[in-house]
Amino acid sequence: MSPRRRDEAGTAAARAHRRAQLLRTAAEVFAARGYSTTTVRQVADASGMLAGSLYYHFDSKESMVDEILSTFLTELWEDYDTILDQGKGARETLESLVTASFGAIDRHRPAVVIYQNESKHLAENDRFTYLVDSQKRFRQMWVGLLERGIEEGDFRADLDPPVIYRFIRDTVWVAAGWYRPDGRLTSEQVARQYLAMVLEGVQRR
Amino acid sequence: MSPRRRDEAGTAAARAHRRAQLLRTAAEVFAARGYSTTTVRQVADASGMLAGSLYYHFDSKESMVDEILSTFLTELWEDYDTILDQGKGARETLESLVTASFGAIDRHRPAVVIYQNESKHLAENDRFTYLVDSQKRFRQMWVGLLERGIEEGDFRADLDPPVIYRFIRDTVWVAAGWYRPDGRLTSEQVARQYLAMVLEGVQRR
Amino acid sequence: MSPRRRDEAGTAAARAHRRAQLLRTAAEVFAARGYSTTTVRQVADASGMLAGSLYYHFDSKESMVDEILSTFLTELWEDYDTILDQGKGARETLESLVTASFGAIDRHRPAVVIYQNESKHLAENDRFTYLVDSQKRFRQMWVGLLERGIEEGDFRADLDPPVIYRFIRDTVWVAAGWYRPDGRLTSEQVARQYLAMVLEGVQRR
Amino acid sequence: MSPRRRDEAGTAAARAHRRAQLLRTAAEVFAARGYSTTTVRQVADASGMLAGSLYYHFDSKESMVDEILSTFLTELWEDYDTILDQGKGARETLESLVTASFGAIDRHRPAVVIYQNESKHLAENDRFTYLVDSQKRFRQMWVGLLERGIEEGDFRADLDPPVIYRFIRDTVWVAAGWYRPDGRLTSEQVARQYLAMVLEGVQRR
DNA sequence: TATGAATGAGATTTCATTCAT
DNA sequence: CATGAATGAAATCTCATTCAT
Repeated sequence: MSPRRRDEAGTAAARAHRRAQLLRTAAEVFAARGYSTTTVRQVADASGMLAGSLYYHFDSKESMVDEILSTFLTELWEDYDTILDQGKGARETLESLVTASFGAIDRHRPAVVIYQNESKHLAENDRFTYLVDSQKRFRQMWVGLLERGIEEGDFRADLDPPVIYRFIRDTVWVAAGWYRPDGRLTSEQVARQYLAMVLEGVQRR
Repeated sequence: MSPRRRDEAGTAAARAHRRAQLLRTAAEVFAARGYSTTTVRQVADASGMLAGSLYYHFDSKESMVDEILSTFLTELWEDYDTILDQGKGARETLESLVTASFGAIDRHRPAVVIYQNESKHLAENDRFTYLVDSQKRFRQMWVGLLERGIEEGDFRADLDPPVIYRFIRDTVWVAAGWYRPDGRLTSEQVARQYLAMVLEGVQRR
Repeated sequence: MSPRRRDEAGTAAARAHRRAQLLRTAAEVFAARGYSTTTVRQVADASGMLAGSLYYHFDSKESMVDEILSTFLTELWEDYDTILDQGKGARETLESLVTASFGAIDRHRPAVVIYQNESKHLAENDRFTYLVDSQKRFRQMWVGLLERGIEEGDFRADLDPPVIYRFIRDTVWVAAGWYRPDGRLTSEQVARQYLAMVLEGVQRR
Repeated sequence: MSPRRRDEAGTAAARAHRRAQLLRTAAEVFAARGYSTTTVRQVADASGMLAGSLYYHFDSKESMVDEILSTFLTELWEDYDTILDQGKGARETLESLVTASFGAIDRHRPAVVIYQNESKHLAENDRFTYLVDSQKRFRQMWVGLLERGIEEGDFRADLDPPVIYRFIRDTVWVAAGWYRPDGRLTSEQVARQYLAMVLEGVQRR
């Protein structure tokens, strides 16, 4: 149960553990100062080592974001796929997806911030084609869900799914910019406020 | 009516005109590639001149963003203040503010993108304290409006104004990231979709 | 006794040693070509490294002159204070101060040249207020000494201390411009010629 | 008697007049801020015109110093040659040369300051070989004079002429750095203090 | 594993100079 | 004569990265 069990010392597992630890720090710094604005030295400072030393663990600054983002997206899609596989109705699926998203913000806030701010620029790089792929899957998932909901009578018919998809996508992720895990509201409460607004509107009936 | 009238040549007006032209270009490049990632050389290329030549017109790269953002915010608050001074009800005021915001996105898209992506970092610089001031006014305006709407019975009482304010704020501005003036929908149509969602919800009644 | 003892390797002492070495080189180049005319690249070339590498050791070109000048002035005033504390007569004190000054030229020639040529301009910078302070102390020391010597009957009464102070000050330091440690005369011999001229005059009695 | 007489307008004389006027301004700025540190724009500002406009009058920044220094040196050597041609004794010649030098400082202070600070660096440039020539003539003049004075019994025999020459040379010119035409002392008074010190020494007999 | 020192490419900025008007 | 705009070379400085120890 200790963070570093005896049998890990000097092993591949110990190494992976150290990487993960460094990546958590790096993600926080990248999120706080922006990926391209952050210097490797700043990451190293926050990790209590010198800039050059990071290169023992990582090939490059780029490989750090790469690992941060791909890890995050892998986990996220695992959550999403679990939900999608449950075959619920459109409204209920939407609720689950939104709640899962706010959960992801809760657990991977720095990664989400980086994803939100930098993925557009990174996506131009061959190494990050998976960001484009993920965007496409997002779009298919949400537009498909909205269309299904309209067909099935769950959602209003006068909505433009591509536009609404973008609003939902952005609003969810952008919350990573201000959400604080130790703040006034839990991620579930934020999700509920968000759903209240998106599903029923702010207007009193 | 020609873009450069005779009486402007060599005058302060001509100079201001050239500056504005260069700033439009700069804003587009900054918006597309990110302020800190954009090199002065890239701005110069896009302006058809050499990097050094830009310094005839501007003190620094920083003073370019400064002028872009302050011009934008000045105009935006003129619009907002006009609306706020009309003394309409909460719901109607919200509609007008949202519509004005999408209008601003329509007319100043690059500036909005820069504002959205860079203001957090720039605000740490003394030169950009007006960004912090503007944020505060935003917050007061929106939270105040939501609270008034709840009191007056326009908006639902179970909403948390500070949270909803953030959703509204972010979602509006983040639209600058995907909205295209020459796209399928006009800014008014986007505003209407947005209002439909925010006011009445996506759920069919 | 070797220039780099084993116990220094990788230590703060080793680092200070390297800095001192680089500063000696920098001082020579600054002295030879003028501070503002010298490029960082020229200093780097003379140090056998690339321009950028110097920034591992120093914050800026300015911090290099800063360290050169402040180190020199600190040492110089230690020497002066030792002499002033001995409570000798005016004439003897003058002799000691002049000899100490030529000794300083001998040991810190490049620093003296820089001090002579650049301090006027550098002093406008907040970082170099100590140059102004030092000038003031110089003036007080020399004018005070001359006045005391006149009172005590060591020096001629028809002298104008503020003017003579300037002549002495300038003549001493300006010698750094032509004095060569490996030249025909030692610094003591130069000091003696100087004192012969200043104390007794060039005229035969 | 007006600064610009009618018959000069548009003529070569008028042009020369304007050049001289601009050069006076340039010399002051160069003297105050250092030649290489001064920008052409600063000279232009002080002259009430734009940087580019100066190039109507002068080929380059370099040609400005060139004209300032060569004009000064030409005049100076005319004065010196007049004195040397009078065939006076060594002591009297020394007095006249020193007085003439302080007169030159009085009338051409900025040029002297520039000469003092920049000639070493400029002399490396082919265009300024006359600076080297002038230095040589200086040396010959002063060392010759001192040697003659020793031979003829005017000056002390224990002096080292090359060293004393340098002290005299430097001290005279360096006074340009602090002498103010409108200060407490006239240039003649300063010259007299200087001669009192150099000829008879500061020590009371 | 980590350090300290250096590399080298590239960024922002400055500035003497040119030239059409 | 002077302006306004631009050029282009070079300067200071930053920073990801490498590598011997």
